[in-house]
Amino acid sequence: MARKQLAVADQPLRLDNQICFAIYSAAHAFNRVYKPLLDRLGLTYPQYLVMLVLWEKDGVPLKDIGERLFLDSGTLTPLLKRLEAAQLIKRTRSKEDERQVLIALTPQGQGLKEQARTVPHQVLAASACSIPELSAMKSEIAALRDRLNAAMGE
Amino acid sequence: MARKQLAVADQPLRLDNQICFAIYSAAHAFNRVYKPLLDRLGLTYPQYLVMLVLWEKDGVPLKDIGERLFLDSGTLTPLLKRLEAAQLIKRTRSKEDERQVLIALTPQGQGLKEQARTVPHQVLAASACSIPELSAMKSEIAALRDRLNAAMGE
DNA sequence: GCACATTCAATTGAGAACAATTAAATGTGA
DNA sequence: TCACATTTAATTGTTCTCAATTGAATGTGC
Repeated sequence: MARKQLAVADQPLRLDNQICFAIYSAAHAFNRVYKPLLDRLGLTYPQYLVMLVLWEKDGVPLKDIGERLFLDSGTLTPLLKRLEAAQLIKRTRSKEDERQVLIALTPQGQGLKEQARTVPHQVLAASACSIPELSAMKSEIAALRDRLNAAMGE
Repeated sequence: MARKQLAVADQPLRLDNQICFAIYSAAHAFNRVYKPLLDRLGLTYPQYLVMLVLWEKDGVPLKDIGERLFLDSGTLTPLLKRLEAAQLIKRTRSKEDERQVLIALTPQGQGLKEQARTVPHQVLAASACSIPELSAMKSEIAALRDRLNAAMGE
């Protein structure tokens, strides 16, 4: 009886009951799937995310990339310097506002998009999941993320 | 027309269509929620995960913790040394197999469990989500993670 | 019993992440 | 105009993460 009471009180602390751990470990699992695919492109996963943003819209301020990916300048500044060293992007100060750094794709960076097109399909295959299923999960998780961020923003 | 064709071909590369980014950004959002709560306990989030494992079962090999959390010795060795420096755990070589390092809670580490009990509820509140909803998402995400890991394990 | 493979932890190096601080540019109110 | 606040990146320090390597302990086949 006392035993059972304790076990019940411990339920909230059980690792397998925590959605945050499911998400944390799923993020690592995705990273493991992406790694060999992105190695061929010479990108890490966060670098790939930056390139996805730039392939959608080129010549954006660092700040915009940070807002899109929920990353700050302490993360992005060195990451973008590595992408510049790899000749995939170019960093220039804005003429209108010298505080801003504008990020533009080089021809190589633009060209890498074609090589990246096969990546999503291969990840999809590894997930062994249908597109509608994944799409539904994606929306739920993004909504949860937005609620968490909203809870912190007050 | 040509415009539309391009847009369709670009769909798989759109950031907002990628479940991996939803998960990646949700993991960061959780981290942001946990940070102030865990600061009071003197723990980081990965350290908290290790403590969750130990609060379930004490005196386990490093390797078992790694398998449970999907982390390797390169991550755990320095992390565990910090927990030992904080007097929350004790690391000892196994008598039966000198290669293994056994991790045991100190009285302080055991005691921290009581202070940690309030954490899950506060995270739950920030998620603004019902327990059944979270539980269902958790199971789906964990299943996706397991399929991804299985795809890599071959 | 001994060569060989395996297991396990530790180390090293590169990259990612955030907090806190600094510094420069810009905007604003008196 | 000038003091002050705000915005934006960059820097620094700590921690986490993995890949690759090293080294010690253990197990196995002959």
